[in-house]
Amino acid sequence: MVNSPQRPKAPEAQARPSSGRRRRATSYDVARLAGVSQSAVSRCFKPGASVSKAMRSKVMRAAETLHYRPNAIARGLITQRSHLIAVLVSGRLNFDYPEVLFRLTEALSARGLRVLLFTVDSEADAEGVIEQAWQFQVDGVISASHLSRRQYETLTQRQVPVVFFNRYFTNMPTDIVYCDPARQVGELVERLVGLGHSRFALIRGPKANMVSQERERLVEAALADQNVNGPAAFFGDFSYESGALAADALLTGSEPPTAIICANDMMAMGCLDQTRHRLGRAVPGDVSIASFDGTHMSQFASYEITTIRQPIVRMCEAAVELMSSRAHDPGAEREKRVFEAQLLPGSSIAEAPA
Amino acid sequence: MVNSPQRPKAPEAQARPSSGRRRRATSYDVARLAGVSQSAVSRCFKPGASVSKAMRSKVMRAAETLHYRPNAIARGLITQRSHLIAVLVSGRLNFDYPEVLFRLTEALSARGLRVLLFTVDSEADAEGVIEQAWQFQVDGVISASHLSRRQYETLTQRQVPVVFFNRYFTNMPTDIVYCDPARQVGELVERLVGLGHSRFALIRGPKANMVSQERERLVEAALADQNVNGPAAFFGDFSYESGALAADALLTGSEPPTAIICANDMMAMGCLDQTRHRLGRAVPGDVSIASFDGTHMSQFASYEITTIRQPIVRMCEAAVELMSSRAHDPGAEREKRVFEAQLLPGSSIAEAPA
DNA sequence: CTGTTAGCGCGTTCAT
DNA sequence: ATGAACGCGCTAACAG
Repeated sequence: MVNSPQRPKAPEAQARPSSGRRRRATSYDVARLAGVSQSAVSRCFKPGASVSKAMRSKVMRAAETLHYRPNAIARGLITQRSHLIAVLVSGRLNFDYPEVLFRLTEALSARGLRVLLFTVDSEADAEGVIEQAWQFQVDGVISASHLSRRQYETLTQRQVPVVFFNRYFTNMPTDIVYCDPARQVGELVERLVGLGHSRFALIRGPKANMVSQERERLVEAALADQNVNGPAAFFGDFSYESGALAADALLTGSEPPTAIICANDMMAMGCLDQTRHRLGRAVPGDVSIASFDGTHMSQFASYEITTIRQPIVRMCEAAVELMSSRAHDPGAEREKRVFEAQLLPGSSIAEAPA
Repeated sequence: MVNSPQRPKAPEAQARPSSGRRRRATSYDVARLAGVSQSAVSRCFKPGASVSKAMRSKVMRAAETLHYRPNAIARGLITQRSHLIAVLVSGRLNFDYPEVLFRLTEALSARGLRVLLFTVDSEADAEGVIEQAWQFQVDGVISASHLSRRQYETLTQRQVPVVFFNRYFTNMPTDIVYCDPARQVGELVERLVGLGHSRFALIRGPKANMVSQERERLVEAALADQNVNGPAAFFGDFSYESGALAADALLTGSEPPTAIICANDMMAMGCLDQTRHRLGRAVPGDVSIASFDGTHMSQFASYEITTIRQPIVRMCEAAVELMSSRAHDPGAEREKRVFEAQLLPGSSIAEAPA
């Protein structure tokens, strides 16, 4: 009598079968209608199962009429695989660089994985987010936002694979997809020095941001290579507005820089606009501006910024691929997938003014 | 003997308890460690339950040492509420207007709901997406992308609440959050006519896009009100590039328009850049440009576009609020929350040239 | 190839 | 206030 237990909670469910309030069909309902066992139904919805043609068509017909779909939640409960991937992005990243989230979502979808989206803008946010992700049994975490070392360790201890996107910890092996712009920074600086620039400035991102730190380091090293003085520096927060503020601060002093390198495109756009439209100096005539990312907007005709592009599409695919392999083999060695950047020449740099 | 069934599948789970491969703690594990029943543990994690202080502290201590968190998947299975909301956005929307997704996510988070993100760029995409959402037992769908009437009906028949964001069907009541720019379009057109413009053009969005259709209709009506000839029209796809193409097409003919209204900011930016930098005409001196949305970028100093802003933050909060109330009262009357737009004056319009 | 059986981890009666 | 028992919808052994 397994199939007919009393239903004390929702007696109306059977009392008015054609009412609007009917519950969704389960595999039992399909089995009953098709006159087969419940497990037969289950098998029909499992890709590689062995089912006779007759059985399959009977079941599928019944499923069709009942609008039945397997319950992914229940399936996840028993298979221990939710097919949910937590994707962590900062508000800023998504704002300035929406392509990242978009491509990640596409790549995950293509592999049958669903995106549980979280925005994290502080370490405290991250704390709550990883608890949430854990409660929802995510199969993995892709983090393009801040995550503390302790938070990372919490996840790995709980056997949750984590793939970092353009973030990493020093002295701690992690699965990571990463764009290394070292060579292109060299090229860029060399080109600028070749154009006669000798007074450089750097508009940085947030102090604690790894991407920014790395980019600073590379720019400084490249300048040293060329025997040029280190750059004047300004700390921004990756926003357009902070780029504009930086332009004010850098260009109104004595001996202003003739070349400004920004840690991302958005600040470069702010810097360029402020320089050109508020301070009334020519870009690139008076000041050359370059940056990192290679976003769509940075190439608009009003900007045409010389920038160092990351191969975002391939990076996102790599992140998802890495995630998939970790899901199948959690014990494997940590892997680092490094991509080469590309120097995208624009019209925002030119010869240094006399 | 409920607590000690044989475990044929994972004998190593108990064989080496301190191995790296331990499974996550369940409420049973916590109960055993605390010396109480499983249901007691369950109650301790339910907000309004009646538990003694002693019990609560015992359980919490045990939960702490085992790093126990309730399994949201299992909970969802039994409570029939997943706390998952499917959010549907088009690639374009997220690209041009990332704030929408960001604010929706924030608002949902604040109410304890999680975002299951889907990108849908065609009706075929939507088909798969609603199946996926349904399989994952989402508590509701917020759609800022295309959804056919049939697809909407599929969802409502399945008792899944749907809230539309700036989309609607004619002659079909739906829950919807919507920005009505009618008054501001009137203002804008009046202002342009007052500045002497008489030859208007309209850069539309995709033919099937409702937002675009509505905006076209309003612009045409407002022009008729002012006894001005209907606009020359060009179909774009909301992208920067299509705005640039439209500028080429519209401005190189005889009797070119002196005022161009674009169905969104991104096309206006493309149109403005093309006009100014490729066609060599002054904006706003030769051509005035205005648009819809009020995105962050449209206000950058290179653009400063006169645009009709939507109150996105409040709209997103309203969408989530609507979603919540539908989740509690699925049978309620459909509700339409209409928000007033705001005309944001920029420097992209001026007197018509003589 | 098919049906039977036993849980996945939890919330929720119903007794006590 | 607490515990025993049940079942949410499904997959996976196992037996036939």
